[in-house]
Amino acid sequence: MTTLHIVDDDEAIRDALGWLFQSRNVPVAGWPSAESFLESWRPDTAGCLLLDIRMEGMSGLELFDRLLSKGCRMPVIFLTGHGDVPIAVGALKKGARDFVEKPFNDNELVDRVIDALAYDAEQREREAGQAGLAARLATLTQRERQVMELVVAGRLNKVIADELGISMRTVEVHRSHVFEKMRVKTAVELTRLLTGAA
Amino acid sequence: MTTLHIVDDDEAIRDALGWLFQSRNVPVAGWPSAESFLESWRPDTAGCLLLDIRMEGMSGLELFDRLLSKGCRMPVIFLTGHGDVPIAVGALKKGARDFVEKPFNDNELVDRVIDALAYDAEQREREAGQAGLAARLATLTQRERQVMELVVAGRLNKVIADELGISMRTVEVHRSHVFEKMRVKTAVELTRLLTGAA
DNA sequence: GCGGCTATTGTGGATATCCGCAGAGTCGGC
DNA sequence: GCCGACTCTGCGGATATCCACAATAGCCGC
Repeated sequence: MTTLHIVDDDEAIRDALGWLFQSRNVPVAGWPSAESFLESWRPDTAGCLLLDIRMEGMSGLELFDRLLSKGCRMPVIFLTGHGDVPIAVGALKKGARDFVEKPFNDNELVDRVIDALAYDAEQREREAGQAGLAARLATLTQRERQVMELVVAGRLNKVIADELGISMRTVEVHRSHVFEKMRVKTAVELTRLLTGAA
Repeated sequence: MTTLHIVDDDEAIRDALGWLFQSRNVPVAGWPSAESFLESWRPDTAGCLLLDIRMEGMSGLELFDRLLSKGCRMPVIFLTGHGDVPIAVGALKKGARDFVEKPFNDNELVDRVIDALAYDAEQREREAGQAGLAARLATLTQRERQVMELVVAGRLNKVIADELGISMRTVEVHRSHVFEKMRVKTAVELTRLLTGAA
């Protein structure tokens, strides 16, 4: 199980939440400010975020925005005692996972956090697969990439040769290099790889 | 442009919204109750829904639930003067497109409705494509379907023949029937069709 | 029973794909 | 200048795919 990151400037609340989650075997990290979390955040930081809205300095919402613009995809659950509807709606539409008002129900919150952690883990697994794919794609040359795109578009070799203004033999060579580098044996497998099929 | 369906038991509000949207060239249909809309709703009802939460009889939220369970995918924008955060969060997490509190900004609401209508139109176009695909799939025989699945899985004809315990020639026949019925010329195109690629 | 649909298989030939062998030109780095 | 890459091309042969022609057989409905 990955970590729940609790960002709240109220130490008492951090402690209370820390106790709650640790008692349910959810690993917790506490952060006293949006700034402190933002600074320590790395693209490979895993888990989920429990974020207070109203804090000294940077607000939870602003932290969320900054994380999004840095490409953070971690699920975020907002926690607030001062939530109003437009804020909640805005946060959810931006992709927040949940928006919970204090006082909250302990069990419910724990369930939502656990769901979010599971979601994050799944997400990261998917991305790991995509990363391997991206690495293999990166080894292709320009020409190989062009040929690959046309192959995946369903064109026959002779058509590809025409469109690129080169001989069929050359297309065949690039094609076989693509297959080798992408570790597939047929055009169909390649198509499935790139279109993200099962 | 398809229709905006306004469901509100307050005739004055329906009229006011009707004027607002008609002045922006958005076709409007008004419904005095959740029940009346629910009764007239059909799976091919297009457009988007502007839904008051608090109404006599069935509430907007309940109408939303019932529509969802009937398979309705129309975008829904909730409109309420009594919204609280948990209700808004719940509605959005169930798939509502937006949740707007009264009093609202006219221009903003119109923009959101127009976005929602465009989204619905796009969605329906996609589904129309899928329906055509489903119709073509339905014309396949058992055997053809089996062969198709193996082809799309990237198997060669000889392997398919082995797995199904039939001759290569028979596989070729089924394969060509599949291509004909699905209106594609190559295995790659077929794969793209079935995996829903661009 | 006859006609239509489905499934099966074969022969033979036209295309397409896969691949090793061979060679050649460009470009950038050591 | 040499070496390594990327690109390009041809030849020939092994496989694979596509397809027309032809035929057998079971099942279902009229």
